[in-house]
Amino acid sequence: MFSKRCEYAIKIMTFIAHQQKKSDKKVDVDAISKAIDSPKAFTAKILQDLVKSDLLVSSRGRFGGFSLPDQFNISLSQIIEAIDGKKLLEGCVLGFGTCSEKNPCIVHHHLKSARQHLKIKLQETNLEIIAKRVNEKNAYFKE
Amino acid sequence: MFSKRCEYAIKIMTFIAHQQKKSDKKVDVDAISKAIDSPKAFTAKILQDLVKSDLLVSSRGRFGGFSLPDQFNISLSQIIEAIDGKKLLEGCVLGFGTCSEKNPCIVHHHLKSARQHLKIKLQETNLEIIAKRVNEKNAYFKE
DNA sequence: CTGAAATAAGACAAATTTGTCCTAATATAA
DNA sequence: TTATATTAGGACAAATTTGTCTTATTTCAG
Repeated sequence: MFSKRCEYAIKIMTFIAHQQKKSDKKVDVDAISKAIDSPKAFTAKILQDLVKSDLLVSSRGRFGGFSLPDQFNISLSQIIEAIDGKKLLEGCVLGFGTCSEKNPCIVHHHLKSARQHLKIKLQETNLEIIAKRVNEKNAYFKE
Repeated sequence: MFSKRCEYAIKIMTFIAHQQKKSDKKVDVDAISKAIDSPKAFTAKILQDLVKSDLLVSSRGRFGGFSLPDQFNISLSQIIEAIDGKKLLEGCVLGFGTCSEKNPCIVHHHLKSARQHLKIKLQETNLEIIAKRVNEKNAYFKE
């Protein structure tokens, strides 16, 4: 459903949100990749993309790291779009560039409601909610 | 959402169902790949997989080709599972092998209903329904 | 029986995604 | 100012997915 990069991105963002609930300190790549069990250099690349998409703020140098932008609650759909683009939520499931409501592909209408439902859930679910759940339920970032 | 192979597989199956509504003749790789605008040799590979999964019957030799198994209505979820496996519909969205109802990942519950909805739609939508739509609406297999 | 037309299958090639490594740039403490 | 710890970025490498090519096997018409 999601690319590996996107899976990591969701874990990254959730972990940072979780950490920032506990303290205002920035979080660095090393801490993130250890916490979510992801390859460090690859994680750094994904972090760069998240910064470019303004879903994270980075600061370089000593005691640098990554943090959430101020007053900015981020949804899963924003993360997915930043990493995998609009394809999952907007693109044709059969890959047709020309598929639309008026010119639907053979399965368009059959999956429309399910995709809409998914889209709404991904928009509704934001880091605030997830981080709260993490605190309450002690959910995990790695296996 | 789906792999390229899976996109092709859905088009392949739908096209064969559509053709068989018109005549009982088998359909060959060449006709299929032209109709759905897919690379012929790659299409042949996917057809082999569909045969192995018993979603198609093949016959070799002259006047050979592919046809749907008798009295067997096939759903999108069967096609997807045959090609991409159970990952999309059953696997954890974050890729955790240990994610389950009792031991959910950080987003498990938030996406549960949407994934369930999608699963049901993919189970409900079968070749009979799609082929009917193709006849009525003159939907397309390629751009 | 033979030739032609079809699927089956394995090896290969190209493209994309995933992941690594090295160096540059930057910021801070001492 | 300098050493150190951090992100940024580019080039590279490995793995996976996508796609191709060639040969074997099968079937049927003639």
